[in-house]
Amino acid sequence: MSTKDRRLRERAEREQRFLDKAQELIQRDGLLSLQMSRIADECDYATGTLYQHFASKEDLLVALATRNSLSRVDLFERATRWHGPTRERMLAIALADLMVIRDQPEHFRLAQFVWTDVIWGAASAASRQCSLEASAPLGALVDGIVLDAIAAGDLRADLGLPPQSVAIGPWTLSLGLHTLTLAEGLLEGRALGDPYRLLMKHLHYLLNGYGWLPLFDPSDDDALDALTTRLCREVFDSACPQSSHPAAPATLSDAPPLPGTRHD
Amino acid sequence: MSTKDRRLRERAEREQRFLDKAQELIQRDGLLSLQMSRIADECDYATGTLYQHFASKEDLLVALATRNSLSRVDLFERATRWHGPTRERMLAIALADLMVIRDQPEHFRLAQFVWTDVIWGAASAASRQCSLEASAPLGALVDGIVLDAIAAGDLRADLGLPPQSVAIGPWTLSLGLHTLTLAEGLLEGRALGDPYRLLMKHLHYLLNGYGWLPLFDPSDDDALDALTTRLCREVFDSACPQSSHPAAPATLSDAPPLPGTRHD
DNA sequence: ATCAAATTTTGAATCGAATTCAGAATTTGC
DNA sequence: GCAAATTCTGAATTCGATTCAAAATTTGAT
Repeated sequence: MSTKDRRLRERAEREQRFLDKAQELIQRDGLLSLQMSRIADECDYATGTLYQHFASKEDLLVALATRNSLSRVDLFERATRWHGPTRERMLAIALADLMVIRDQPEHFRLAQFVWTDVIWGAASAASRQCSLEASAPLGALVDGIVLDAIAAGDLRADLGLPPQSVAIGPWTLSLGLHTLTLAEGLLEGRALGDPYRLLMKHLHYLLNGYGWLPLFDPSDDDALDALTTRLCREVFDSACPQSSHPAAPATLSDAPPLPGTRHD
Repeated sequence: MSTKDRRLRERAEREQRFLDKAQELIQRDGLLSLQMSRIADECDYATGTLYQHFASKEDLLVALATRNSLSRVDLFERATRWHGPTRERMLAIALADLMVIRDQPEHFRLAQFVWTDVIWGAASAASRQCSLEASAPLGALVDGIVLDAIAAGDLRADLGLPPQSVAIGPWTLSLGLHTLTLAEGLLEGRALGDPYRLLMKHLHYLLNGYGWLPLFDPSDDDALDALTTRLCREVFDSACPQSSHPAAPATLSDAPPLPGTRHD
């Protein structure tokens, strides 16, 4: 039955086009003003057709967030496969996250919105299930790093936490800080580099707390930045998410990296 | 002008009644189905009157979230004033947070929703400003603990972080874990006590990472639970947010506190 | 190729809910 | 006691998600 296959494939392709368009519209006009009918219109389909793919707007948003998180898998895999100390691999995961936020802040905003009880609870059980399953491999990669660390003797085996739960620490730290950074006006206006360095610092302190070897003292900003920059380069061939103003006005970009900026 | 004062007071009282009713409706029917007209109706006012207080639904939600966070001030103050080691005071802050989530999960859900770019961005600048100002004293309390810790020699002064930024670490850890716990189905179904213990564990590791004295090894579940329980009792005269099944079926409540429950 | 049944698409109509605004009611200042 | 100013009212407006009956297309058999 190649006909059936073709139909299925075309249907899947159309679904992707819908999601592409949704992404584009969010990028252009913001999540707030996303309209189901506009997505369909701009894809030259009727509104009803869109509803054959997604039972509700919430379901579409969940699906989009799921796809976004899948698009990160390759970054995470690079971090996992990187041949460096396990501790640096874990840091690289956090850096991957930071890079995504730098390049696609909309992705984070969407994820944040989708995880909200209001959206998550309004989405169909099927969507939720699908989203959870899709993110499982991603979690497995991170868990793998923890297991490697224990195997290599970089990390105590008796932290009192199963490996999955260790990984949750850095994850929640990132999630929480991104939430505060993007959603509140607290850190707003200041250079983006600053909350990012803040995150790396706290991450190092947390990893130190686990006793994850080799310990690192993040109180030295220069050393911290050097490590972060090196990891970005060696793991991702990418510019560091910090110091994101290469072409900013000289008065700012030449200034030292604001050591004691207040955060309300 | 006592007339003017009275009017102002009455207006403020009405605003509180609106917020009370909103809270009640959210509790009853969920955030998703909150209707502006119903809030007004049930307070025996016209819809338009409600809009004289809150320019939009988003503004009302922000105002409600702000009020909720203010209601936590006394808990935070208890933690701050408590005469114990600085490290335990910081833990008590996190416990206060946990107690609120245990008793009013809706408060957290609302805050989570409000901090979303979609809501926060749609609220008026005035509301946002007001919300930020209202939460400042709360932040100051926490910062005070950090300063005390440094003054007492419990915490290095040269962490490379201003005091406000130290406090952000535990905050983001809590925020992130609560988000995952409530919003995702990840940890769902399991006893509530478990993610809470997970949070306390990671918090201890983070504080250990800062070198916040006296260090504590959270790998021993019994010791951890004992400390947590003691703090709840001594600081808040309250039952610990963990082991939240005092009247659960004997088979469960008598069992030891699930040491290695999986999360995923 | 042709037809009827089955499936898919369509987009105008429905419905729900936030927001507005032209009067009605009340308060103020004199 | 009265006119201006203020506040309240709730029906009307508006926006946008969702539905669904009719139109179009595809399928499968002859």
